[in-house]
This record gives sequence, structure tokens and C-alpha cells, in this order.
Amino acid sequence: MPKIVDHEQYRKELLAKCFDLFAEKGYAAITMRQIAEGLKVSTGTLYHYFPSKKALFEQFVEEASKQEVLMATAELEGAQTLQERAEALGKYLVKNEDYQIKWVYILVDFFQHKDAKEVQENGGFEWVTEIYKQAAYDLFGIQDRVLIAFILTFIDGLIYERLCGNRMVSIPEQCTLLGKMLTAYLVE
Amino acid sequence: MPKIVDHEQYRKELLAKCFDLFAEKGYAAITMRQIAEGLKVSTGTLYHYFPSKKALFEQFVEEASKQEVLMATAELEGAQTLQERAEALGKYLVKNEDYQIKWVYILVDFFQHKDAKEVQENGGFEWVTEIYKQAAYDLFGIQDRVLIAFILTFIDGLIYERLCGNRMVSIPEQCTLLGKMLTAYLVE
Amino acid sequence: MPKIVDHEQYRKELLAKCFDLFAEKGYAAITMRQIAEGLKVSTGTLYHYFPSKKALFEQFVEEASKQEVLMATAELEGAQTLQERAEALGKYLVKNEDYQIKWVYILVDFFQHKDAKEVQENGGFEWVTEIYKQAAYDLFGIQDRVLIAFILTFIDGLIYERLCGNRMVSIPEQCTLLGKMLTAYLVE
Amino acid sequence: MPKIVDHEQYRKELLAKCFDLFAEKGYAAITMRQIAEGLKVSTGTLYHYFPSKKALFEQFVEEASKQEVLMATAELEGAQTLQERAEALGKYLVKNEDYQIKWVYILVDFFQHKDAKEVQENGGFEWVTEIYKQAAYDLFGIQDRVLIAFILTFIDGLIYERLCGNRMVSIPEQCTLLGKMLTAYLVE
DNA sequence: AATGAATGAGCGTTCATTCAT
DNA sequence: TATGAATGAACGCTCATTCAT
Repeated sequence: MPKIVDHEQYRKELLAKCFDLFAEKGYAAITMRQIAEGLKVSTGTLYHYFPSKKALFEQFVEEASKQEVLMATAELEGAQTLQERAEALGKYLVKNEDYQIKWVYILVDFFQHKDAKEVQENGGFEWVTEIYKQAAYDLFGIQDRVLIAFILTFIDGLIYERLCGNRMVSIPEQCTLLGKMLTAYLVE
Repeated sequence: MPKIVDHEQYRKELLAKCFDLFAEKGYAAITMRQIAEGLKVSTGTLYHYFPSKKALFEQFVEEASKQEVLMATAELEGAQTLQERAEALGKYLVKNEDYQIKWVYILVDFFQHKDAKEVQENGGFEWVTEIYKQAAYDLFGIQDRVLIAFILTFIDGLIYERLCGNRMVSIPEQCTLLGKMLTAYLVE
Repeated sequence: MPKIVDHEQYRKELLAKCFDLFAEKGYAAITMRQIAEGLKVSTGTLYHYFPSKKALFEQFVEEASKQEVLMATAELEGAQTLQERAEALGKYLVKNEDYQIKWVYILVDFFQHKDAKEVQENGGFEWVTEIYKQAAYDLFGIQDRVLIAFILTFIDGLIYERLCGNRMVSIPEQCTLLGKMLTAYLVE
Repeated sequence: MPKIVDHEQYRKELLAKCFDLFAEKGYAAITMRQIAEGLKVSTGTLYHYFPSKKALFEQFVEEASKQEVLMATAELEGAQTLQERAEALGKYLVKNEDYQIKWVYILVDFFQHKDAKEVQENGGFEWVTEIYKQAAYDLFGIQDRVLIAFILTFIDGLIYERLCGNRMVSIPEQCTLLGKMLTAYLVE
């Protein structure tokens, strides 16, 4: 009998530990040695679980997407009025700002390394968007798909601005404004 | 008898030709040889004008930022009502979608390769944001800095969504909605 | 309660299955994993029976040499005249051409990986030659050691030509000629 | 202007120096680093002249084949009777024994790394055989193609026997016997 | 000024071997 | 006994950079 290891579970543990590594250096710039070191395994072990750097990255993005959605949906609950909810969103984003920024780094990297066709073919990650939409619906009680897309787009924009080091955009301030605009638009 | 060349001007010509190269492969993944080929010069020549790959990239981002702002401000003119203006913005973004996406790739790459400190120190690119804000002011006639930040943030979010292959977000549709929300919010 | 296995016999079974593996890829190019797969055991088991890749190869060559001689001597019987015997040899070589070529691959590999000294020291495989000579004596009824060496040398040359893809050399034709030359030489 | 180098000529110089390297370790066992060291260049330079290890080896075999034929044809001249010629051949082979053995190592390696189809397709090296045949014709004054093939086959067998460390086969002795057998066969 | 040959550290990956089970 | 997970040195190859011309 060989060393007893749950191959599949250990693979996922390794993937989970990759987040900061890919976020901070980017796919192309990080080396398999650095990843192995960060994961505290040898390069050989890395290749025992993943056939290539590319495959490791793709499996990682898939796994991280799932986690990201679970995290977000779990945290956004309990606020009452639209305004309260928008501000709760702001607090959530502020609290997780670093994580969100890293996630943007990872996704941008991911999409840059896919050619457009590949993205359209496998559709790949539209289900992520879909789940986000559902979360936005639950949070804001809004059905209008265009309006939900508006909110999500704005959130992404917020994170992107912070990523760019734009300290003039304040997340809570902007979320408060979002709340007001939604209210104004809906009561009209 | 050296070839007579305006060193400074040629340097800028070379930088201008780098856009697609950096956008499509990313800083880490593209090689100096590929850049040299794309620019139709030898690697030796590249190093004659730029001391290193890093320096080339940084000079490129600086130059491209300036161009980006010039382009954007030049194109957004003439619409009358707030609604018309928001929709003009939508048309502009749709027309330049590929360019905008590439620009996001480049900037994300750029910020990823800076450590946070470096970003804050040289402030670096806050003047870009500033110019965008001025452009937004000119376009929408809005003075409120938080509101302007809201609009810019939303625009960045739009481009980011497209970059992620999210075809469910329609730029014109979202811009129309932006116009309505601004109107509703301001008349209130 | 260990599985009951005749260690020594299983070792030989494993060696016997190595023939094609070493012949087709060569010692340096084949990996222990590939060998293990070909033998339908784990690498661990392989190392349980053989201390190293080198040792495995050397034990394999020794075992295969013995088999090779047994095969050859068993098959060459019954022809009467010198001419008939030479032609019987031709038929045998044609029938086993692939095997013979593989055997050349293996032996060349083996001798290449020994430095000259090692070959002379352990004498290593001269007994193989010796057995071949005895077989040639039995087959052709020739005592002259130089003449027997001539015949064996020629046979090796035949196989080597085929290995090199030289389709212009026909084994039966050449064996017929060998018969004629031997006859002419001996009757003289 | 770059460093002035005749790319093509230097490439051939490098190939010429590869002989012992490939002969002594074999294609699969020798590393590009070892080759670079043996050639006194860096690995980078090696890859500047050859796109891959495989390509280097194939170019090397092609170049070495040409040299081999030139060498052999140049040296075999001047003997008078058939017997004298056979013995001249013996002397030549003895003198070049090491080289011939190395050449066998290289060719066997080469053919092992080609699949059978590839060998038949490009025919590849039949022209080598052809030139050898011409040389044998010139040396022995023999037209019969089967007989020439016999002689060449025997020569290859001789070299192969020596490669295998078979010291009981004496090249001059065997060549003398070859002369006698040819004479006996032809006068008959 | 401009070229591209040369370098060698470092990349993604493989492999003989070890060892916990 | 038998397994296959784990290791890390070493592989083929690439790359930013230097420098003779």
C-alpha cells in the first residue's frame, strides 16, 4: 500500500493555497518553483498533482471562482431598506478590498491568456456572473436584469479603481451614492 | 557618420508601436525579441533606446496614458441633454471597446508589477484620473466630485465586464440606464 | 502475510518481459516508469527486485543472451549439405529478422554504456560468442575457428545492414552466396 | 553591423566536433550542456545554431555521413591482386577501427530513434550504401552487386564484432580469409 | 547608430530513486 | 511484498542583456 493520501482533496488544498501567489505576481511572472515553495511541496509533487503550469492555473481559477461566490453570498444578508443594503455592500467591499483586488488581478490574467474564441466557446465563466446576479437580486430585491447588471458593473468598477491606486474614490461614499441613485430612480 | 535621427522622437515612435504587443501578451509573457520584431528593429537597437525591459514598459505606460486621455477628450463633444450625453458616451465606448479592454490589460499589468508602496510614493497615475474627471465634468457639466467618480467608476466597470467576456452587459443599454439614473438623481 | 512468490523466478519473468522495451527506446531513453508500466508493476516493485536501472539492464542483457543462444541453437537443425545449411540459416534469419535487429540495438546500447576497460576486465560476454561458435560448428561441421568467425561475422553484418534499412541486401540471397563461397573455398 | 561570423561555416565546424560526443555517450544519454562544453560554447550559442537537440543530431549525422564517405574512398587505392586488395582493406579497417566503431554507435542510435516508416520514406541513407558499393567496385574490380553487398556486409560484421569486444575475431586475419574466399569463388 | 552573436541564469518539466504505509 | 506519493537534481530550452563589429 502506498502512502495514504486523498489525491483529490489534497489537490484542492494545494489549489486553495495558490491565491496570493497568482494574485501578487501574475501567471506569467510566477515560477513553478515559487509556487512549490509557497505551497511547501517540491516541484515534483506539484507535477504529481497538475500536469502543467497552465493546467494548474486553470484548475485554480475554477476552484477559486466557486469559493469567491460562496464567500460573497454568505456575507450579504440582513439589511432592510435599499439604502441600508447598499451601505452593507460598501462595508463588505471595504472589508474584503484586498481580496477583491487580488481576484481582479487573477481574472484579468486569466482572460488575457485565453484567446477570445476560447472564452466564447466554453462560455467558461458566465455562470459566475449569473450567480452574482442572483446574489444582487436577493440583496436588493430587484428583478430588472439591466439594473442588476448596472449594480454589478459599478461594483467591479469600484474594485478596479482601487486596484489602480485611485484613493480619491471612496468605496463607502460611492456605495452610499449608489443607494441614493437607486432609490431616486426606482421611486420615480 | 551616424545615421541622423532625432533620438527622442524615435524613442516615442517606438513606444507608440508597443500598444498591442503589451496588451495582448502582457509584460511578463512578451519577450524583448518579440518586441524588437514587432517594432522591426534589432534587440540591440531596443537596448540603445531603453536601458531595460522594465524601463521600456514604464516609459510606454506613461506615453500611452497621455495618448489615451487625448483620444478620449477629443471624441466626446456635441451632445445636449444629460441623456444624450450618456448615450454618446455609450457609442464612444462601443466604438473603442477593443482599445479600452487592451488598455485595462496594460494598466492592470502595470499595477500588479508595482508593489503598493511604489504606487503611493510616486503617486504615478493619479493625474490620469484627474484628467478623466475633468473630461467627465466637461461632458456632463457636473461639478460634484463624488458623482463624477461614480460615473468614471461605472465606465471602468463596463469595460471590465466586457473584458471578462460578459456579453450579458450591453454597453449602450447600460449607458442609457446611467443617463436615466443621473437624471432621476439630479432632478430630485 | 506476504504474498508467496518465488523471488528469483519472478525476477526472471520480469527480465524476460523487458526485451521490446529496451530494444525500442534504448537504455538511456526509456524510463523506469515506462518499464514498470510495460511490466505491469509499480516502480516500487521494480526497485524491490532490482537495485537500480543500471543493474536491471545488466541483468536483463545477461538473461536475454542466454535465451538468444537457446533459441538459435534449437532452430538450426536437420539440413544436410553445406549449401542446404547456409540456406536454412538464411530462412532462420529472415524469420527472426525483427528479433535479431532488436538484439543488435540492445547489445550496441550495452557496449556503448561500458567503457572499454570494463568490457575487457569482466570479459563479460565472450562466452556468448563462444556459444555461437559452437553452434556454428554444429551447424556447418566446420572446425577452423577463423572460418567459423568469418561466418558469424557475416551473419552479424547481415543483421546490421537490415537494421540500417538497407533493403538492397537480401538475406536469403546473401546466405545462398555464403554457401557457394564456403563450398568453393573448402573444395579447393 | 553585428559580430562578423559566417553562420553556415561555423555551424558545420560545430557539427564536425560532435563526433566523439555522440559516439561515446549516445544521443539520449548526452546532454546539451555536455555538448556545449565539448564544443566550448554556451548552451545559448548551441541553440543559436540549432533549433533543438534532435535537429542538431540529424544535421550532425548528415554531415558526418558525407565526411565518412570522403575519408573511406580517399584511402583505398593502389593494391594490385584481389588478395592484396582484401588485405589493404584489412589494414585500413584496423587503422580506423575506433572511428568505425564510433560510426556504428552513431548510426545505430540514429536508426533506433527513427520509426521504420520514417526510414523508408526519406530513404535517408541509402545513398551512403550506394557510395560504399561504388568504392567496393573500384577496389575489387567486381561488378556483381550481390557479391559487392556480400563484401560490405562482411566489413560491417567485422566492425560490429569488434564493437562487441570480441577480440577473437582478428580483422587482418578475416580480411585475408575474405581474399581467399573471393579468389576461390571467382576462379571456380 | 545599429546589428545580431554570445552568454548563462533560470524556466517548465522529467526522472531515478526513496520511503511511509 | 507491494504501492505510488514525494523528492530535488538535472534535463532541454529560453531570455534579458552585453558587446564586438
